[in-house]
Amino acid sequence: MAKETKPAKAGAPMSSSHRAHAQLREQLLRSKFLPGQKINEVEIATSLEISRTPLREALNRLVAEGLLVDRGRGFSVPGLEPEMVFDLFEARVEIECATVRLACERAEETELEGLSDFLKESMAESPDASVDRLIELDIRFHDTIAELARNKVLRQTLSNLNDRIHLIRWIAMEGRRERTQSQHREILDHIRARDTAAAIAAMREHILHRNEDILEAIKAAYGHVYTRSSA
Amino acid sequence: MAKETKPAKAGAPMSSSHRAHAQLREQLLRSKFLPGQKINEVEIATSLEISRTPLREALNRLVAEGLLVDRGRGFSVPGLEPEMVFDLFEARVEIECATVRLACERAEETELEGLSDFLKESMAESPDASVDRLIELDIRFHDTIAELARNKVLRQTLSNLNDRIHLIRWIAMEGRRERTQSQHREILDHIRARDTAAAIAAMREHILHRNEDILEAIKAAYGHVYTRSSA
DNA sequence: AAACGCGACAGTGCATACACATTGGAATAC
DNA sequence: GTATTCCAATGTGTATGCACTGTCGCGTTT
Repeated sequence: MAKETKPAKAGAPMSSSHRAHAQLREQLLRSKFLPGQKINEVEIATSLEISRTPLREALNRLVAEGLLVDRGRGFSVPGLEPEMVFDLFEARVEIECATVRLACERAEETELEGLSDFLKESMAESPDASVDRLIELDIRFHDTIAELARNKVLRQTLSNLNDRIHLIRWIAMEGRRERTQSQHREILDHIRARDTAAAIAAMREHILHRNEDILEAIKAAYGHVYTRSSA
Repeated sequence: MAKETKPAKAGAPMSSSHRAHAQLREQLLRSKFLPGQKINEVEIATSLEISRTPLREALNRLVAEGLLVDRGRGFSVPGLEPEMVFDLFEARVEIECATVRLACERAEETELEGLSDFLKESMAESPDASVDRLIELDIRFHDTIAELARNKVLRQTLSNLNDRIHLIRWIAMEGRRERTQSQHREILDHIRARDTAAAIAAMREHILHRNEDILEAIKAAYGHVYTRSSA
């Protein structure tokens, strides 16, 4: 399950701009660039060993995805403006709830069993897994639900929103390991019981939704990012 | 001397790639290109009187927005695959309902009054307005609700979804003029009464949601588009 | 006549070059 | 010492050229 959404050949030699897009997305998720930082095209082009032309094509895609912003002259990493982060989390809640509802209607028993097995395995390795690994598992759980909702647009939208709040989720994951796991279990159980209302309620509770909590995560994110950069 | 801030927003002299993006989006919404059609870069670059470099940057943004697709070698207009259109409408329903709910909680009385006035004016000019004009009014109504929901991400997402189903909406608008208007009125009245459940229900009913209806609109769209192209 | 081959063409993907804007700093004036 | 002006350096936005690849037409072969 949770196959990647690339129907193209696996190790096929993709174009430079596609590779650049994928690599930059990865680096942005990993906070290689700081919020608000300006993007130096020649520097990145050099580091990726390509020219500026395909690089700029990738940058333009990232802008359309909200992973970069276009400031008339040059690109930069979006800042962590609280209002925007609030909006992103709120939008995520709405879409996650929609996918949960649809998954309740459409998921097959065997698929839910598979997801249950996945959760069991996740819980086994959870205690001593890295935060990166935990996030990976978390994303996989939510993406699988979106897959079971049978709506590619919602799934894609959700994936994009998650990209844009990756850092904050990363920060907030610390100290919520067991809580996250048990909530996942609860959500899944409600889906398996086809209790749509309960599943939605659990999902709504599961996602960071209190603005104070989000704000705290934002502050922690700043701390994390700057100590890391100065280290 | 301290100069005032630059006109970064309005009709400022935007870059070629930005202009190209705006113009192409417009042309795509107006179905200047047929579903599935391949994009010839030199031809379009010539027609827009720019070179291929900024054009390709615009094309890449449009791909990220789902208004074009990237087929390994070259770009093309997305086809009207029913599954994708179903997904788009379904996603739209979910997000519209989310914005209606939020608008119910957050909109101020004066704002709702303004929207009511807008509807009244729309109804006045409705009987003999062009379909283009009707769509414009329709979009404005829904976008205003999204604005009242106070969530830029949801609003932006909605705008993008609406772009992607613009043709189908255009087709389906014919013969639904009064129905659309009265449903808008109904939705707004529920919002003003802060009756969230009723507002959501009305919105859900308002948006094209039966797959048979959508399929019919798709067929009509093909007819529309091909007769128009051969004319 | 059909199949094959091949050469010219069309069209994309990328690198490079250039024009222009912005910025930082040094030199100079006050 | 501060302010100002000018120039160099930096960096973006766009045009152009080139290489490569897929395609189509036409002639050759059997």
